Amino acid sequence: MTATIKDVAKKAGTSTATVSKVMNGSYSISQATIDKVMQAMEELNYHPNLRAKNFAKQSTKTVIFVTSIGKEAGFSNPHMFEIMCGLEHALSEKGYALIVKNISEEKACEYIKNAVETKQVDGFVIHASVISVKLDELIFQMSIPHLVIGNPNFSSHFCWIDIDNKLAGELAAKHLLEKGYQSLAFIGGREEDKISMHRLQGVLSVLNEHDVIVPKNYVQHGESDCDSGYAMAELVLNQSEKPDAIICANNYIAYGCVSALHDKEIQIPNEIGVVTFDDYPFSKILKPMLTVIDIDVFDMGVQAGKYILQKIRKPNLYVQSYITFPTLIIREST
Amino acid sequence: MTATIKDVAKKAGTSTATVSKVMNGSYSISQATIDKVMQAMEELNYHPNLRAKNFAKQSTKTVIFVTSIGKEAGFSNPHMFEIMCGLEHALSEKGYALIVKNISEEKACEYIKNAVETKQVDGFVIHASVISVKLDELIFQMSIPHLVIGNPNFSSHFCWIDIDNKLAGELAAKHLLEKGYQSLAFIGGREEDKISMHRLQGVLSVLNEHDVIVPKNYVQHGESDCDSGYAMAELVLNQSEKPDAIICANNYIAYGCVSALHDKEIQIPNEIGVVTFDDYPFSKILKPMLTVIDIDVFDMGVQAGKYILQKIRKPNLYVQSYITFPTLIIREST
DNA sequence: TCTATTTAGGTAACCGTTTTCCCTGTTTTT
DNA sequence: AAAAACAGGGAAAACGGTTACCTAAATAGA
Repeated sequence: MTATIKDVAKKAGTSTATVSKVMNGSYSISQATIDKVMQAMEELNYHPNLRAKNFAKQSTKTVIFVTSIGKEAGFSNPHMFEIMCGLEHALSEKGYALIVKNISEEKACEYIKNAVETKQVDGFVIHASVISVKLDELIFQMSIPHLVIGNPNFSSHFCWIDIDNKLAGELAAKHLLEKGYQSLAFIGGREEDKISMHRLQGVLSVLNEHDVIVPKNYVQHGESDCDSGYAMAELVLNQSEKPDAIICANNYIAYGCVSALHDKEIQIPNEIGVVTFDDYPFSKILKPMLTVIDIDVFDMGVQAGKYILQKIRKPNLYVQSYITFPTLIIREST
Repeated sequence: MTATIKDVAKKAGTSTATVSKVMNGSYSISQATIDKVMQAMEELNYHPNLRAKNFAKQSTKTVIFVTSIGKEAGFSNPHMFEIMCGLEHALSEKGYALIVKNISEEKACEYIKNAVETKQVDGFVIHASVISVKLDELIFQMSIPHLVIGNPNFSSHFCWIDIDNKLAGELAAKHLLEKGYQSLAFIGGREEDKISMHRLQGVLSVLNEHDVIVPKNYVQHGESDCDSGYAMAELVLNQSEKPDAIICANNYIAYGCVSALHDKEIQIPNEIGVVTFDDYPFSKILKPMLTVIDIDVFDMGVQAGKYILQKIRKPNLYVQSYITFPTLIIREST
């Protein structure tokens, strides 16, 4: 069997209390005793049982990441894994472990409640895809240390952080104006799609600031997929006055848009510039390679990790904010 | 404070042993006592402390998934998250939790050693991206319950499961032959790339079986990216005798290949058919949509989870096998 | 009816740490 | 020189369960 603290104490000729004190520092122990204990630990190849330690200290040193395997255009969200890695990175720095739980929105409440009641965890990082009003109430009532990744689309008590999509929209618009484009169109997802709408808001606020007027038909809403992107691009291009740049709310829409321009033999970026959001693989592959507003999602995970650790220490901390900032990656399409 | 087993025992007028027995079933307890205990638990809103339980039982009910955030064509591996979700699914069915650890190959050894020594875990699922000869020795010496996802490319003691890429290659070739294509070309990654080479092996074995002769120039190796796919396609197409179908070792190569065919105004699938592997987003988006040999990676995670649980129960179990099977998704390119 | 077996439930040790007290002896202060 | 402060370290309770062992009563078998 592996050595325990008792074995070490016996070998060193001390009590277990002393051994514990040596390990945890900040007690007054003579150098001689420290040496004896250290040597005993060495000889026995002793490693303290972390489970026992956490149990004794009544802490778990664990955070749970609750998420659902979001399918986006039939493909699992490529951001999820990177967010998680960022989270893990921040937590492990402070000796915390990250447990992952993939679960549906309906079952999330029960799971979280149980995990808290059975003392499995110090706090939760919850992806917006699994939140609900019911969960909000639960977390509020039990005052569970938590952080939601993503902006809830209902009023809630949640603490959350999110990508600043409005800022992303602003960046896109500013970039185009700086490049000399003068009349911008926006083709987006549904009007209920918060991400798409925030990006649009950002675009419009910049245009407004620069006194650029946006004709109604230059803003289109549809599905967040390729075909819809194609269709919306056609709508925009069939006007008597064509725009000279198009902002696409996401990569899939952008792909459709580029196809449409291609079919109409319109040159990118000379006749029309194209910008989109998120640096998914095919933004680099497409001809022309797309100029993109990217998000460092790993960093978002890191931020989330730092926050939840703070929250665990000071439970009355409160945050709701756009904390992760988009950056511009200029490629060939502008 | 939350209620403990002692509180329940006191309230029910029994001993803690009895309460424990009621909770864990399979002991002889009278119905009357069971009712008393259950009621006490109810009234106190008692939930057993899982940490204490695991500690007492000397088990952790935890598996760690060790991985490194693999970048593939500069983009994090889209499979990783789904594998992990599959894993989590299988583990949670048996009451196990999944801890994720993102770490570099160099640091993986130390991490795993420490996690074992400090009794944090019952077993490991390790992604092939973090294994090394050193790790092999460590795991062998300490006989740590483990399972590697992916085939190690050196001889080792590891237990592993992997996708059957040879079978995938066979499926691709068979499909093309069935569709009436007669001379197949293969454009792949580097010759050191095991995945690409396995797929090629599968292709060749089927062609051999059907007595189809493959000219040397019909098999090309290059990088696993778009540009290389374009270049290799050109090489294959500039022969005097053109093939009538091309198998691309992955999605990126396929994209380059399709571009090349497009530029040469060769019709897909009429003049030339195209097949590739893995159902990444743009296989559905590309015109024409690509016929693809897909892998259910979620299921691979599930298999891995089931296996590691078995291995934890019976430590002398041993497995090295191709356990996850590819399936054909027919789209427009064949 | 008497013994053997089963059933029901309690006692207390145990899992491996931490931590609170407390004691002893030495040093410092007055 | 007496009192106070302090450094060093041990004893034992605590964390919240499980479980081996034991006893008494109930039941079964003869």
